[in-house]
Amino acid sequence: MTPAPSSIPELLDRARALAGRTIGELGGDLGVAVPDDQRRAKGLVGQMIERALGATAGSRAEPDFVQIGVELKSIPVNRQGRPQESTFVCTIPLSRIPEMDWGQSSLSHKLARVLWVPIESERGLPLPQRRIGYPLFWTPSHAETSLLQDDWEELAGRIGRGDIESITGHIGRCLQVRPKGANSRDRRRAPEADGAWMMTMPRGFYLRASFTESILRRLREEA
DNA sequence: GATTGATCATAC
DNA sequence: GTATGATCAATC
Repeated sequence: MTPAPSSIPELLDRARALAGRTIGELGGDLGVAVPDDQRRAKGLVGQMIERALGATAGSRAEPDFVQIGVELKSIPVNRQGRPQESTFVCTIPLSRIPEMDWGQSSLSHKLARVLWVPIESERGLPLPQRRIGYPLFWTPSHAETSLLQDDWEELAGRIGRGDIESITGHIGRCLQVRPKGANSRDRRRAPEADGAWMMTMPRGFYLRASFTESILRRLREEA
């Protein structure tokens, strides 16, 4: 068991030490069997990186590194370092959205400090052979924050007004609201326009790949 | 080829 | 059952 890092520099040192290693090698260190593909192991890499860096295991509504307030995100990138997928941030508390504002949102809290760990993830490259990339520590710039806040207010506003069924993945410049459940039959309670409640699919906030690409580009340019 | 909606595994 | 960790795969 790796102990929790006590400072951000310590976390960065650990993450840098992983850069260049393969998922197969990391699996060997952790005693984890790594399958060739991720169809039945979608969160495996993220959970392995968590363990290797000393994140608090398990599911809680807390940052991965509680003491230092840092969220860990592994992110699949192609050979050029470009993100290949959107990034899940958090589930949306549909029933509590009406009384929330941006400053209270779990989205703004989670994204205040993020450690991005790129994973080389070309389609077809077997999981054990994929390499861990150089980590990037992010705090949103003013421009990035206002982009996020604008999208959040638009999307949370619709949910709060009972307009959730008007939301598709097309809405939002940097954010998206998309289904986040076990399957399409999954249901949660959400506000309805007239003050009543409806049952609908659970949803989550995701960062668009184009947005995370701009974040990673900025961080690499500044490095 | 990029994007959206659907889905998979595990912890508690 | 709901949270965490995400990627898959049908569609645009």
